[in-house]
Amino acid sequence: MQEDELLTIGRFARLCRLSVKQLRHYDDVGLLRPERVDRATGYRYYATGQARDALTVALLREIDVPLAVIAETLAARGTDRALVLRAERDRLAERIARDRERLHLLDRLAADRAGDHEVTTTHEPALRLTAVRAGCGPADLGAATAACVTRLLGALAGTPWTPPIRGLFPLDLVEGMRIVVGVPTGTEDDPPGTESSVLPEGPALTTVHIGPYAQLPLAYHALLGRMHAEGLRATGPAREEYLVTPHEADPEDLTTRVSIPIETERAAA
Amino acid sequence: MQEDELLTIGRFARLCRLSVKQLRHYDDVGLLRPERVDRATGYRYYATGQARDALTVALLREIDVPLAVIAETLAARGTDRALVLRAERDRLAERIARDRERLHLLDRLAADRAGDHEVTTTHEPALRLTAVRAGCGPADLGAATAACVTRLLGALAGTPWTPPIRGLFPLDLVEGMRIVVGVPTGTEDDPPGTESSVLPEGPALTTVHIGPYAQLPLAYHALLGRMHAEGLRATGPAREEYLVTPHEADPEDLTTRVSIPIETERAAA
DNA sequence: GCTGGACCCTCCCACCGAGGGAGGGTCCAG
DNA sequence: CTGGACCCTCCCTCGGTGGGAGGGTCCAGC
Repeated sequence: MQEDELLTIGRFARLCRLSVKQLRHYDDVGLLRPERVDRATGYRYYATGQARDALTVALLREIDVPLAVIAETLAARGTDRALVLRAERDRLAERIARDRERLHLLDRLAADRAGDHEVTTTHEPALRLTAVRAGCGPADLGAATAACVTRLLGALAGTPWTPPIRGLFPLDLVEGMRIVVGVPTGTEDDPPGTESSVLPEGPALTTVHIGPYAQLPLAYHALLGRMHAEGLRATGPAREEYLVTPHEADPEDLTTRVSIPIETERAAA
Repeated sequence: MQEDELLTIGRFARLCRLSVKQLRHYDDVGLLRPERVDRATGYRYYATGQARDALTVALLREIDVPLAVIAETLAARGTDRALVLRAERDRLAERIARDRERLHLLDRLAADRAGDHEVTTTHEPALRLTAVRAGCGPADLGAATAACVTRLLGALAGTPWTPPIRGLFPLDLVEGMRIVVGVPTGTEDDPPGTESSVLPEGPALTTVHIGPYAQLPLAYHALLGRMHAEGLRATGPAREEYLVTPHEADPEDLTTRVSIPIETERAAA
């Protein structure tokens, strides 16, 4: 850089497609410090050579890359830079995937299909499951369930079992909750890696959900809404029965029976 | 609701899959007020009948619907509710579309294609355009440009003109900036609805961008980076020439020549 | 040299939705 | 009557930006 003229913040901002406010903020957080700051007046002066970095910041901000990641990007020259950007790319891809699920769910809500999720009162039989357990949070519920299913089927290799696969889920979705996935087997001897789980018989509120697992909250919404409307209380974790599974059908046609065991039937006259 | 038991905030939170903090917040903002608040102690008590709304809030928050929209949803019973949700759906769809463009751009950045956007110094000839103008902000630049093109082609019906279509864009992207879209025509008589725009001849920094228009910022990044690195100054708005347009090719193959007129060539030895 | 206006400074507040924590009061079963 | 679970309010934090108040600085034109 031969001369490297010094520019005031306003001029520099216009050059780099950033606002004065932004530049001051980036100075504060150490992302892009002015070449020189006048001690007496506090005026910031930027070198024209800083425009390259500033333009990069502007470009990345335009696509909503967080400042922390931009800082990494500026710090990492060469191949590392591509790595940082690739990581950010992956985060964005993941967000898009989540958003598409949300969109799908919203579609279904907006479609005004009030007839969806008809809730009925049923009597669930007692059941002894050969099962695996896992802990998870509300966010990784789907992943944890899928992992359980894989683990269960692996442990059951060779042992006969009766479809459908069933899952038990606490009604309180909190960090560190415990889920159970199991199937009825004829035997009392649980294969290594599994344990038994006994479901008591009793009345339950039940509905059938057709669609992707990401839309299961709709079924719970219907069940819990009904439960509270009738002043009923749950007596245990919710049960899901995977009647049509991803191995057999498209996400749109997955069929899941969901029931919540309740205290007792009251005449709802 | 016959009895409608009153629940403390903690119990109600567990029933509805919301946190106590959230419920207090929703009370503060008026989204979901407790049935009764004890004057002496400030304790909030919720009726079981409120669980329906609370569950709806929880469901919508899970898919990131803003509280304001949730409030509308709760207020709008019946068909209106579907309308509100549909509007939210559309917003989300739009966001996904934007994110996909971002992802695309990030892909290109992460692909480490440093050879992209080779910048050369050229000498641009003087040009007289028959043009239309518009004002816009940084966000609606693309839409405004497309609208200008449509308007221009409509006004030019019957008048012969020379491809490519050209656009003029201020380097300072601010709210209320003015853009120009035009083409060279043989005549001095501008058709109704158009005006003339004269481009002076002179040196310029030029690059060719191949890809969607949403990725044009990459070209500007290269051009402006080079401009500042060499201590050059722009003397006017940037010019874009749409060599391969959306009518002719896929987004990936769109070809645009971008140049920024500069003050004078300096020996960069 | 003086003046006006464009420019710059710092500091505080707002947005959005939630979480964390301090410091203190309340409820109820043992 | 005591302990522990529960509840309260108030304030701070996150990210990134914008707005505005209140005040200093720079420079061109006279």
